[in-house]
Amino acid sequence: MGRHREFDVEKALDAALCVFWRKGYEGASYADLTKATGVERPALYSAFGNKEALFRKVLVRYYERYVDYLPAALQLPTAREVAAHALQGAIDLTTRYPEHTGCLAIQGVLAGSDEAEPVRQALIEARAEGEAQLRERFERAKAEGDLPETARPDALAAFLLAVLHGMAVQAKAGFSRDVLAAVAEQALSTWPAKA
Amino acid sequence: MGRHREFDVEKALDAALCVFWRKGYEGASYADLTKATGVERPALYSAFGNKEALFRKVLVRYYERYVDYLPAALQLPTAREVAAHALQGAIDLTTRYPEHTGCLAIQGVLAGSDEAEPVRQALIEARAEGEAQLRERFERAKAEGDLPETARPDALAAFLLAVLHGMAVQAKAGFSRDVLAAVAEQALSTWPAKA
DNA sequence: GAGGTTTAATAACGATCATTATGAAAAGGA
DNA sequence: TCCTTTTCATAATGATCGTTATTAAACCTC
Repeated sequence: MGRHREFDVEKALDAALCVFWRKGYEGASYADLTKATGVERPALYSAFGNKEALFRKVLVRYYERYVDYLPAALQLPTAREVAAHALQGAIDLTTRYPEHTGCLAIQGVLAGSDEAEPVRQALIEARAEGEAQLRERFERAKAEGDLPETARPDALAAFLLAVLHGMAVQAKAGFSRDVLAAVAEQALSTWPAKA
Repeated sequence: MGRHREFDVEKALDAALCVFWRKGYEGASYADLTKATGVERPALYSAFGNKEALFRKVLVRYYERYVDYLPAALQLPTAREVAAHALQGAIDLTTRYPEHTGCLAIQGVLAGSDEAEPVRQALIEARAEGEAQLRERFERAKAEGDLPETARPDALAAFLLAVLHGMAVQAKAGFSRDVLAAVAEQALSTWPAKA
């Protein structure tokens, strides 16, 4: 019983995701959010909770729908292909939409006042999880003989993530897809070869 | 004639630099700035102009006093040494001060509301200038036979900058100096060798 | 159709934002 | 000592921030 919700929750989340992607967690105001979603403030609160809760919902959605290239990459047969696919996926993601370049998850790690601290921690944890998955995948590759005995899975994971993050920063700074592709190619050229 | 200024302009700039480094451009409020500098708001305005002008002064100071490893790196004899010194300098800079990790210049490139746009543009330009210097240095290295004919100076500069930016993000996320050193080592591992 | 329940929209809340008007205090030149 | 000039501190500006009362409208069940 009761009145039906008049707006589409999924579409509102999509619109909020775009706002956060473009302006970051703190840079996005409720004025922006209501304008983008077409939903008044109290409705957003009753549907999603406060700003932090809304951002966390958006973040889950972001990983599910936009960073899906990472779990896909992890299932490729060789470590090199994993890295190559992750790099290509990051290039596509960070340059596909001209109105919100870069990576939503990274815009919030940096900067921010004190009240953004819990959000920053959440982003750091999400990032750490991705790094752990890469490290485990590279350890498996080493065990399978796909990487040489001298390879350091932890260093490779950290390095790959550093390049991914760096490309996200560069995409936000307006770098073209071609330049990012050259960066990815250079990063892969350092990849340890099979024994 | 007239009353003398009671606070030290240089020390106030140093304190403001720390605040911006820790919180970013938008995350830093005048409450933070007056607390850190010990200078009341109107004195900050009369001495430095508004927030944007203050940040620009701080940014110049940052490059002069903290990113001095980059011009130093450019004068080393080989391209590989340039890259190695830049990477090591970035590691030191982004992890030296526990209270403000990462890179001041990068905290502001990402995220931010509309009114931070001019500051973001200034940071992007500063970053582009650093990239141009690296590219020219690598072109020289190629001409001097220090880099092979197949090397692409623009790609190398973009790649090096991507790693530097990625490490800055990781430092802000709490990465240790050791992990960053492993990232730098991996980045250098197959630097194009002299023909 | 009436009662109870959920959502919608308007408008306000206190807090904080960057910025500045105001007037007192301090200094040098006459 | 008076006058001019510059800096100082207090406090207020209008705007915007995230968050809610409050009231009106829409719906299901009985």
